Amino acid sequence: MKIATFNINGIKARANALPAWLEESQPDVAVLQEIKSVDEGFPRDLFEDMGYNVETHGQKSFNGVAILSKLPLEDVVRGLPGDDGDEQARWIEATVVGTQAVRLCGLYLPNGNPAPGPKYDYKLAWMERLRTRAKALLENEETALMLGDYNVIPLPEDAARPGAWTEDALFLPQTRAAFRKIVNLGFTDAFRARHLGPGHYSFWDYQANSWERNNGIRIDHILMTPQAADLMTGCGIDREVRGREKPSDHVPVWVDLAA
DNA sequence: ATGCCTCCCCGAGGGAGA
Repeated sequence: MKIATFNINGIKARANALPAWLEESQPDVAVLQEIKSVDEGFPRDLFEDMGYNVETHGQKSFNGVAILSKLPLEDVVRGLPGDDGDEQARWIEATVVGTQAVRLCGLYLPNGNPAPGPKYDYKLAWMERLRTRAKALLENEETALMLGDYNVIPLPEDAARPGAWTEDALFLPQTRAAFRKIVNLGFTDAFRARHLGPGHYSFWDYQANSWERNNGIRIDHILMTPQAADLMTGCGIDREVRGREKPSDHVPVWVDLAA
């Protein structure tokens, strides 16, 4: 089962690029972030015609997440628990059943800039809620993935120019510590289990010719519970997508599971 | 780089992103 995460930066703006990538990459599941659309505005027919089931958790103008799946999506939950007053659409989870059940948690973690400030406080609080959900997945021994745009650069090697990010909410020590605190509960970073060393990125800014200069960062991650990690047969980043017509600023990251 | 593009809102130009 091939499962991908892709921050598409607006479903309307990606009406060509997203179907083209799905057609060639053929993921069984694609978890999307920043659909920037309400549920009613999401072009679900486009993906249903390609054989995908569609579940969205949208919001006007900002944020918004979705899951496309060739297998039925069961037990869909929208919103990350822990703050009933949180109006931002950043979390959706569902179960897909192949040869076995896999719980998929699609997430769009807050950016947090500028830091310090209320946006950074929200990011850290959101990460603490994520840690609570992550603990439950481990305690239940679920075959589960938490995947999406984490807005976290885990290590200096995950940025082409780490020195440019030292004051940024994506790379502050407190951000990286909060991310480690989740990973160290017992998750495996799928990409790092397969590929070591610098030079692997999932985001290149639209500005200052970042793509042409390969000035990227790796902020889109797939975290696996031990039961999911046992099933991994491959993981990759579709970096060439960034060089195409009207691209998102992120590219897809995917994992293959024997499930 | 207190922001070089691009997205969204709409029907101008500002907020947000990372």
